[in-house]
Amino acid sequence: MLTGAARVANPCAACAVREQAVCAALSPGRLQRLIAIVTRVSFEPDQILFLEGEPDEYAFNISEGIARLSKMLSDGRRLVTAFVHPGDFIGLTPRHAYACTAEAVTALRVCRFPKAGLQAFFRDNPGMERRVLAMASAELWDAQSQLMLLGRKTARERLASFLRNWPSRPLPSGKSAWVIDLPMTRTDIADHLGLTPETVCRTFTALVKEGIVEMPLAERIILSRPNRLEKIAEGES
Amino acid sequence: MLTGAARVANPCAACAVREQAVCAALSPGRLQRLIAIVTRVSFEPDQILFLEGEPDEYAFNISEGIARLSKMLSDGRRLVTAFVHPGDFIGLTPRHAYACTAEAVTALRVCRFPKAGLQAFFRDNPGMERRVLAMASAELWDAQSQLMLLGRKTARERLASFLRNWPSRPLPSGKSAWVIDLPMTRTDIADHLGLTPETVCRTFTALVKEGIVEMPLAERIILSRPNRLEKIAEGES
DNA sequence: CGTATACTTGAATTGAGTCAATAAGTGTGG
DNA sequence: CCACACTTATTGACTCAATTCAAGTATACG
Repeated sequence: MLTGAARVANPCAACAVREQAVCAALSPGRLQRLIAIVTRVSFEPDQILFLEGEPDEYAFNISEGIARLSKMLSDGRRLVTAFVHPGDFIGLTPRHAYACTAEAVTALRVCRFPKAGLQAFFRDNPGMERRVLAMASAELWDAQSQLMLLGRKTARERLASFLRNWPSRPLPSGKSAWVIDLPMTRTDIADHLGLTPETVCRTFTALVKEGIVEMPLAERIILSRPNRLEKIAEGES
Repeated sequence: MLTGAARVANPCAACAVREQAVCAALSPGRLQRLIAIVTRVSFEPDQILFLEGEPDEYAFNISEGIARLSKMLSDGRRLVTAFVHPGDFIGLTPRHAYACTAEAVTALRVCRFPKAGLQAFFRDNPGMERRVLAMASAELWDAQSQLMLLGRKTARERLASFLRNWPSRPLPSGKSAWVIDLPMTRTDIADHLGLTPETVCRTFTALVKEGIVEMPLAERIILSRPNRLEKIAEGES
């Protein structure tokens, strides 16, 4: 089931997202109190963190890897509501159940918080609750952009928006070109953009033919003309 | 510009949403401190509360009436991200600007909070911040349902979902039938569901022909067969 | 290597959009 | 009260972007 679950003296010392995560606001003393309720857990690709509708026993902070959040209709239609990155905090809900399913896309390392303990911890650490509110606001902002994407953008604009928003690093040789790695399948991308995998493929091919992106491998995209891509993403061409 | 803006001794005494709103958590004494920074404002239909991209000077709590939140692309394509009801709290953002435009659909009465004062107030009243976080979580839940709607549902399923979610009251004479009033235009509904007004019309007509709803007036819908509507909304027929 | 899975491309189909016309309200001023 | 202008809602005919269905191709893995 779980690949690993462990408690160590100070698991946060080596944490790569210590500065961005919900726990960033905490003093060393309070961090120790948080560590007392947290469990570090690992997941392999496609393993499930939690299921839509299931009682919301835990919240999670992503340390390493990418996960996907998704919802399904009874006939199997799926929507990937978001891809989740290191530093993101998931599993918070206003009901007693999870709003969506969370699965590992890549190998994953997370901090797992029991909801009950977390509520109590919030009461004593308003700074952390403030940070969670800030992250929820940011999620809402992103969700609204995604609503515009799904409701009004064309396939071409959706893929351009997706590529623009995905984390990228500068291409070593190039001037203003960027590289991105896409660890998920075309079906995952399609389900995130409200399209079919076929349409995602065709749209990639079209962008490559126009010289806007390059695709040395299916899972690696080079943004050759980022400004052009940005215009497309915003529906300005 | 503004239809009215006033400060009175205890504007909250007669507030219809006192129990549901963000201020519900406050003791009488703390409520007085909040009243010191709040201004009650009225808007006429189609008046603007704030514009997408504008500096986020104020947050608002809706006391009476319905508002719409929307985003636009440069070529005029619009998406209504949400309709806002009494008790809802809007204008909270993680940036320095509003994520979307807010406009009155019906005549509106709101409480207006300067952001700066609100931040300070939160610091002294963690209970209220907790309540805002709970409301943000609820908004996120709704946004995720709307993502599924826009990404994967058919026109028929979208309209059924919309009618199911809109506040309704029981039909006096009927057994299990419900009445809803739709104060917004077909274009507003279409922009909320990622459709055109023509498709919204045609889909209404189809639901009427099938006896699932009745439409004595364009702005009044009777849900004659709510169970059937629910099934359609969830893609189960 | 053979099998499975993911990706890509082509051809035919279709649900919703576009364009166009008509109907039904709503408000105004003579 | 009626004629007119204006906005919103509805319906019809045609179009098209994206889906569906159907091969093929590439890649990974035991």
